[in-house]
This record gives sequence, C-alpha cells and structure tokens, in this order.
Amino acid sequence: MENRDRAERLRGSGLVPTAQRLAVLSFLEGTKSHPTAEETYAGVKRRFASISRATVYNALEALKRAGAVSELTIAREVAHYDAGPPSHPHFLCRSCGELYDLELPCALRPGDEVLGHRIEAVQMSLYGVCRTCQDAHEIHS
Amino acid sequence: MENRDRAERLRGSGLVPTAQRLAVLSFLEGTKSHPTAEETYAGVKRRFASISRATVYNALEALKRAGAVSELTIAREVAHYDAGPPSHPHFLCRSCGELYDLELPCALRPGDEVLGHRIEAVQMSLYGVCRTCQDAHEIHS
DNA sequence: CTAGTTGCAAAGCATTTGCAACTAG
DNA sequence: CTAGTTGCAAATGCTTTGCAACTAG
Repeated sequence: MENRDRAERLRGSGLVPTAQRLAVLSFLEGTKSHPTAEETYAGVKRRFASISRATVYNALEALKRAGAVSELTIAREVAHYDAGPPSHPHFLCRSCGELYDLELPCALRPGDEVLGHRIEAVQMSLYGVCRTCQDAHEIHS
Repeated sequence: MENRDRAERLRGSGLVPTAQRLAVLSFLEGTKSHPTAEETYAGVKRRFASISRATVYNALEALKRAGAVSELTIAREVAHYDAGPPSHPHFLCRSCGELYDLELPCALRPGDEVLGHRIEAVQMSLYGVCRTCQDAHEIHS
C-alpha cells in the first residue's frame, strides 16, 4: 500500500491527495516510458473508469506544482510526464520517436542561480538519431 | 543587401531561397526576442502582406532543416524560433514570461555522441524566476 | 459554509493538411 | 514537363475553460 506514502507526500506539498491524483501518480511511477497527458488519461482510465480528461490534466498540473512529476517539453506537439528523478537529460530520436532517459548528471540543478535568475527546473533535451536506428540504417546500406 | 548572402546560404543547404523564406529569415535575424510562429507570421506580414500562415510555418520548417534557425521547445504551448548561434541555454521566467538567452557554453554540442546516440541538436532549458521579478518582489515585501 | 475538486462538453489555439494555382529550371 | 512552393480554408489535436455537482474540513 504505497499509496499511503504518496498521500503523505502530496499532503506535505499542500495538495489534497484525492483518489484521482493518486491514480495518476501511481500510473506515472509505474511506467518507464514518458507518457503524454493523453496516454496518462487512457492508462489511468483503465483502472479508474470514471476519471475525466480535465481531471487528469488538473492532476498533472498539481503534481507538477508539488514536484512529484516533471513535465518534459522535449517534443513540440505534446507534453510528456516523468515521475523519475528530476533533471536528467533526455534524448529524442527523430527517426523512431523513442524518448530515452540518459543517466548523466546535469551541471545545473534546481536551486542554483545563474546571472541572478533563480532556477527551479532544468531540462536538457538532446535530439538526433539513436543508436538502434543508426545500426538499422547500416544494415540496409 | 545581405539577402544575397542569405540566398547563398539557403541554396547551399539545398533550399530554394524564395522571397518568402528570405523574409522570414531576415525577420528572425533582425530580432533578439524569440518570436513564436504566430509572431513571426505577424511580423513578416507587415513587410510582405501577401504571405500566408502556412507559408510561414513551411518556411520555419525548411529553415530549421537547413540549420539557419533553431526551434525552442522551452514553452509547452508554442514553439519559439531563434536565428542566433545554436546550443546556448535559455531561461524562461514563470513570473513575467520573459525568455532569456544565457551566454554560457553547453557541455554537449551537436555532433557529439552520447551512449551511442548521435546528437544533432541540444536544448538546455531553465525555468524559474528571473532576477528582475525577484527584485520586484523584494520591493513589495 | 467555504474552498478545493471533479466530470462533462464546448471552446481555444497552435499547427497541419488538402488542394488548386503558380514558378523555376 | 516536373518538382517544389505558395496561399487559402478547413481540419486536427492537445489543452483549457465554464460551470454545476460533489466533498472535506
């Protein structure tokens, strides 16, 4: 019953830990992909049939505020959400569309200050062709 | 008549240097802000009244392909465009919405390889409260 | 009560698409 | 001719909003 912990965490951030929010958070923590808001809606709806789209969007916003999830703006069309540790770089392959987590430290971190600006979140986004797609291409050539 | 140079540059990248594309490129090079596609459309339309929205979007896409401009996905809702040197970090203030260029070197650069993935573009996005807004807030407290 | 949340449907808006007309080679 | 571009209007699709009903304290 990890939900106890989740509820505590949210309460600690000043958020009412509603069933809907816990369902969203639990869904995001249970996946290693980086679901979009729509994917999150679809995924959560499977276990929580009555949840509405607006509520999922609200929950994502609230969880983001609470620091429980982070929003990736690496792709132009849609936001992706990540419940993992914040501030690691991401890599988006333009060939297959796969979104990778890179386990590298980032030079800048939330809490740092740059030129007087207070940093609360950092996103390092890398774009290119992933290893797998490069290999696949070699085979065909 | 810098447009000669621009045209050459585009041709070199395999792009037909149409008047519309040159107008878009020239507009972006002439501003230090980071216009959205809509702002670019509005700005270019002032000098090139007949240009259409779709053409501006097409041109931005083409210029991006050619490496003449880069697209910032720092904000969720809209793409911003930058004709400046690629790969410097950007800072978005959540209080005033201002988008700052940070004149810092980035550890990773296009052409590098990370874990086998070939990097073609890098975006370092920082979010928080800018110096100006922090100062303004202090005054009120 | 009061403030915060939910669910629904409708609206908003940035971006894309279909397509016919145009242009450069 | 042929491929690439343009301009227009309509469509798409993610996200937000308005609002009434519900809930916790």
